[in-house]
Amino acid sequence: MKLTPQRLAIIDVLVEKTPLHPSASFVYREVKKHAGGISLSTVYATLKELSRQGIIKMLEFDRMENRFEGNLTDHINLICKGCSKIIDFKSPISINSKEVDKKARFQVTDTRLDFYGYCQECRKK
Amino acid sequence: MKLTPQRLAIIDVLVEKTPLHPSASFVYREVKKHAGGISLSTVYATLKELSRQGIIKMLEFDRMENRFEGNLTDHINLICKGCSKIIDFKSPISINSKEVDKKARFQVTDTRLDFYGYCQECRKK
DNA sequence: GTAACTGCAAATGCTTTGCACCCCT
DNA sequence: AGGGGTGCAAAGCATTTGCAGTTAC
Repeated sequence: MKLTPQRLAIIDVLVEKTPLHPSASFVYREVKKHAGGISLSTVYATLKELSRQGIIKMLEFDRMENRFEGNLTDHINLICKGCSKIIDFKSPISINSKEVDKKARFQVTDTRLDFYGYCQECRKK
Repeated sequence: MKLTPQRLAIIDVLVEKTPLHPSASFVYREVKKHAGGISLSTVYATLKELSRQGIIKMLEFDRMENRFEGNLTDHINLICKGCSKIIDFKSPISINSKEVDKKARFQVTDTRLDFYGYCQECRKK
């Protein structure tokens, strides 16, 4: 993987903004603001490549832009329906892939635990 | 909710094909095949209305068409990356919303447990 | 030097929307 | 006659792709 200025700038944003679970367009805006010279397709290409390499994880949504996270440990995503904030919640859930395989004959490669609802700020409204 | 011929045809398909977790376009094709006279927008409108009423649940995806399910009990969706089949798996996971609220100050309204992987047929390949 | 990367514009694909028409009561 | 329903075509929107030019190694 070539370390071009664009990629370094993207990685910078990811490192700094990880808790926000940034979207592609957020990364794009941030890079433009601080480093300039980048296109949205480059951001997409880079984020895709980083996901492919397992360095970040892509959280795909339908009604919401995809988001990227650096926390690769098992956890639940708490997704606020008010402000789209995503909070990582340490999962009390232990995933037993073997049991799924045995009972449903299904080989699990990847899990996604999403809880939708309202964060503290948004529930006040 | 008016029970027009189109809606009845859509509901027929849903009832009959529930285990397949049909998509909007699948419903559309099926209705056209058996009953004729319907448009895709009507299918979308009806599925949306049924979801709104809590009769079915809309499973939204990013890289895959949205799918609709009639099983409204807690379960895990086993989603095959090979053939996009969705299997309901009775969840050994009990969701403790109170704990999430207490620890993360987040009010859970809706949960989604998706395990990605390969079904028996697809893993052979 | 060259394979990989960038960036523009156009395409993609599912879903939604605008809007005229229609039907049922 | 009026309010929901239907259906066509057009718009929306995040993401991808084609491709020509550029660059890091």
